[in-house]
Amino acid sequence: MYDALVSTSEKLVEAAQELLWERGYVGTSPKALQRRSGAGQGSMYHHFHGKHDLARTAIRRTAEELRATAEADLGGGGGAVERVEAYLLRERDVLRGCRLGGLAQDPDVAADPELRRPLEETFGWLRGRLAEVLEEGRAGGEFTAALDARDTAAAVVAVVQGGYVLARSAADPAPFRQAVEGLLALLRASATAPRP
Amino acid sequence: MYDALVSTSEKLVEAAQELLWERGYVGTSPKALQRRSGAGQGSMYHHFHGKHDLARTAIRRTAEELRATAEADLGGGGGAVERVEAYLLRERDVLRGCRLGGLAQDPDVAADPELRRPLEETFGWLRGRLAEVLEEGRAGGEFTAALDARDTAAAVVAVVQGGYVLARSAADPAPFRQAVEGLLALLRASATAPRP
DNA sequence: GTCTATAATAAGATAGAC
DNA sequence: GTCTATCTTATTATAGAC
Repeated sequence: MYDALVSTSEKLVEAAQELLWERGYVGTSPKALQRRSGAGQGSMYHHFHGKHDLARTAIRRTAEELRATAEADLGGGGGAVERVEAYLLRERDVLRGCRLGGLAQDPDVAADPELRRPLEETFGWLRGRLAEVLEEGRAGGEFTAALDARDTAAAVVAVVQGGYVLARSAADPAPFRQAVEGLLALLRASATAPRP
Repeated sequence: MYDALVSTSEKLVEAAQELLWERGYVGTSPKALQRRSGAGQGSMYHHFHGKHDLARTAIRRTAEELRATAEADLGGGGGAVERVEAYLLRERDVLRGCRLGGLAQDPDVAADPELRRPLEETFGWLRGRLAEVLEEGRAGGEFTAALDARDTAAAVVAVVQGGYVLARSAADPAPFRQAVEGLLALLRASATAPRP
């Protein structure tokens, strides 16, 4: 609603976010961006320098949103295991893949520091944030003292990103759920085993 | 060497394997395939129906190769932990990503059953093969009896695929290694903890 | 700010000579 | 089997009127 109140520039950015998610950077054309946003040829080049500039803006926006979503899970109450579970078990549109992680495979994104940096920063932050939570849990006796928070955090994020790859390969969300369950079981075992 | 003995058809398939790895399906043009292979315009369309047909052949070839490589690790000697370690710690060109898994993000591959099926079959086989190894280990007392071999197998493959995503996002192989180490630590803890 | 030309280059393939 | 020509449609913009 209030569509008329959404600026052309804003509609272009939102269209770019969608198309980058669906088709990546190399798979998204200026024409497709114009069609999806409803903006004309001239409008797009008035508001942005071109496809690259618009994509840059859209990727940064998506990165901010993803970070906020993750913080909602990780900053909640409960113990470390519960917060990591909240992150891992959050409802996801598994077959569409990660809005940000999917772009890591795009050759033009990987090769361009301006496009790649939001990915680097966001996943770097996410691994750090998960490591904080896990370290809190370790210090509080939730995990065995030997647990390496940073390595474990990387494994948690990797399972999610890899889960998307397996699910999209199979055209079925099941492998994503399996991978998450597999990791959670290991994590829970590592939490309870050393406490008799 | 003996380059003259490699047929044009073969050179086209190998060029397609490389370009699909580097640029995906949507990012690979017929012209690029011709340039990379050294084949002329007419030759490509003589040997294949077009880009789609050539890509289909190349993806199937890559899938076979990936399967053979994985079996070399998983079919070796040693216990379950050692064979899973062999798979996880195998030397990889981390920043280039997985030759097959990267294609899961390509919109045209995901949408086309002919192009997607080799991914589905290969990752399905890989998860099954890892589950066999893990189940062997569980039955042999290497792991806690509660370990779910299929879920754990999915987690193992997901960590590798997600590790590629994190490494490419960071333009640095370190997150891949961390994720693998994080998972291995959990797996080892699950193997030794219940054995006093 | 938006619109309609205009344009050089590439995509993806077909036709037919050699 | 390979080569050159040809074709249609997209890509990625720029120019300038409104």
